[in-house]
Amino acid sequence: MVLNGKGNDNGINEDTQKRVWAKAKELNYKPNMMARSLRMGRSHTLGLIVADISNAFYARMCRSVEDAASKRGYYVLFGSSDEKADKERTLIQMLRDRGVDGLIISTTLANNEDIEELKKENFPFVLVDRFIPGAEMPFVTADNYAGSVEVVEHMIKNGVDRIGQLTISPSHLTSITERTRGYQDALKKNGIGFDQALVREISYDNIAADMARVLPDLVHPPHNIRGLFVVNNNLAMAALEVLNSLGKRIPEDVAVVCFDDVDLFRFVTPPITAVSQPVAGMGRESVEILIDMIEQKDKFQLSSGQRFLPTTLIVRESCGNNV
Amino acid sequence: MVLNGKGNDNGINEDTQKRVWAKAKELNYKPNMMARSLRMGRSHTLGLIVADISNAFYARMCRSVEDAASKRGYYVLFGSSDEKADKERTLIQMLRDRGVDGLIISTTLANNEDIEELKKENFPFVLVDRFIPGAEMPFVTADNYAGSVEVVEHMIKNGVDRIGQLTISPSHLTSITERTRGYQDALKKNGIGFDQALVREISYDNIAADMARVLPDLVHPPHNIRGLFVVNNNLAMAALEVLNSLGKRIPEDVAVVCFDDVDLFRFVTPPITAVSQPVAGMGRESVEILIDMIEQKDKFQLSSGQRFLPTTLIVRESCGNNV
DNA sequence: GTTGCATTCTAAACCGTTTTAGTAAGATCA
DNA sequence: TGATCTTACTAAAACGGTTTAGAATGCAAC
Repeated sequence: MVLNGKGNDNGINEDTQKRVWAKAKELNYKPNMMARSLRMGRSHTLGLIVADISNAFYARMCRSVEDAASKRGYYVLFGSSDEKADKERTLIQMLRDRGVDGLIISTTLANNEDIEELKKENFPFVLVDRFIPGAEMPFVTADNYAGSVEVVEHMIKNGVDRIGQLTISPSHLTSITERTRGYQDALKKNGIGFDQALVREISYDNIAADMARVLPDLVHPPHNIRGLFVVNNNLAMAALEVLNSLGKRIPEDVAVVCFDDVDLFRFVTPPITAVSQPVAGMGRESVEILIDMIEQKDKFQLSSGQRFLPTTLIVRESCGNNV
Repeated sequence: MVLNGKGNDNGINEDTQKRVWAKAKELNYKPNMMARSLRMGRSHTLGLIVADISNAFYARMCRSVEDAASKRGYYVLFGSSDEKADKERTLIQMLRDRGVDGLIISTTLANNEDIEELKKENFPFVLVDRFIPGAEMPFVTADNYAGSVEVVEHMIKNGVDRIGQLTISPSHLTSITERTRGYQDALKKNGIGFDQALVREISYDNIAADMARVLPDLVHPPHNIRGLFVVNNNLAMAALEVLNSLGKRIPEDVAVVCFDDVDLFRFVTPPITAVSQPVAGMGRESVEILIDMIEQKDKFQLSSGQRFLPTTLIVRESCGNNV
């Protein structure tokens, strides 16, 4: 009681408390966390599941999750799902068995039953980057829709008309569908017809090869795109390589923008205009929400646990003159 | 006993074993890992301490550590030290208190007492990327010396003579000292005098500003370097930006090579020649060594736990004609 | 008929905490 | 003076596993 600061609450004499502290120091006493966890049913550990921790986006998120968690006395166990539903299921299972107090999940959205199950069992969790549309559960995501509208309109304002889209499969992720919706709405809003023929979907597991197969078709007749909206950083890197090998100049032949900003874009010639995501904020807020859920399960208001964080458009030179 | 596969060893009747399994399945029994950990004194959890998990190098290493650990049934708790000795100390402390079975540490090498203490207490750990020279403890690192010799000689073979070095502080890290040693030896070996005036040290906490201050001096008279050996990816990015703003052309005005390869280098113009580190191997091997130590403490041979992994030179266009 | 020995199962101890229940001593009160 | 209440501490139960010691049974040997 004394060592946990509950001495006064439990009516332990001041003198005794001092003696306890002294003896603890003398013996270099370190509480055994496993025993504590066993007894309390709480491990002060969070589980973090992302697609791939070696991807710059998730790596940065991990970092901010770590910082935020450690600030509140929590540790982080992590795992990569590789965008595979069964890996995700296994990870959820294992991390729960392992006794984490809550989960932060960038779900593949391919086995929502597992997530729904968590909710039904009232197990604390927060979705990050992606959410289940219409489902009543906490999530933190960038405002993918608004960010996409903004960047596509930026292209249009710079006189780019035939704007193609490079998207990724699995394409049902809300992070992706929202970007697609933004792209389409931006076109419509500006009187440009949406043309499905200018859209290509590339498989997460086979990016380089798919890109080499698909992109030439888009930039050559009859499609002749003049602009390219790429939905994430993985894809953008592959696209730049192919564009390069095709001898296409940016932005003269084809303008390029990307959703999600990485270091790389500052350095290539020309620098790539991109939508920067509030990665640190996403990590931090999901931790805050999760720990609040864990520590005050009843009082928690779901409504305060659904967040769309604003993105920022980083204008560089890949769209021309930047009016 | 049955559920842990020790039924036969303990003479449990086959029939009984089957009944146990059936009942376990029926009740959907899931062992409580905390109880198990408490009793066994083993948590099947490893701690991973790196400078910054959001850095591409460490992010990739984390990924391979995760994969290797999970393959052997272990989980990974991680923390970033930000190259700060006190943060590292706290992390070691916390992760040990937390009951990890072993640690993988990319140490700051600033408080070796903590590491020596681990050794003295016979607590399983492996150093990764950096090691304590002369100390008898397991580590896994890239062959920083050989890789540096190779890349600097590559520069020399391409006719670059006045080769400067951009290094980082803290500069006592073996990953850095070995690269420096490689740089100097390569010069000597090729009859080029080593000139301390062509070396600049940049602070980890202030890379951009330091670089802007330091690099111009190096490329202008009287130093007039014709080549630049940059010791890591952080520094290289900053250097490229400054070189760019100075209007220096690569490799015509100054050739550039970097130790540690990142995606970026493939994409900039011209692509940067770099030494690629065996990141995946480093992660994997450190896990293997660590778990071997944990699971068979006595049989473990230290000699088999010190590894220098070969690097590969990725020749691109930042040194000219690449003879 | 007792002893010795497998074979197989049961009971209890243990890991190190937190929490609950119990107790001893002194103070309060009728 | 005995009942009741505080105050401050002590003892024991609980968490859920693993491991050790103990016990019941059947069979062979002397």
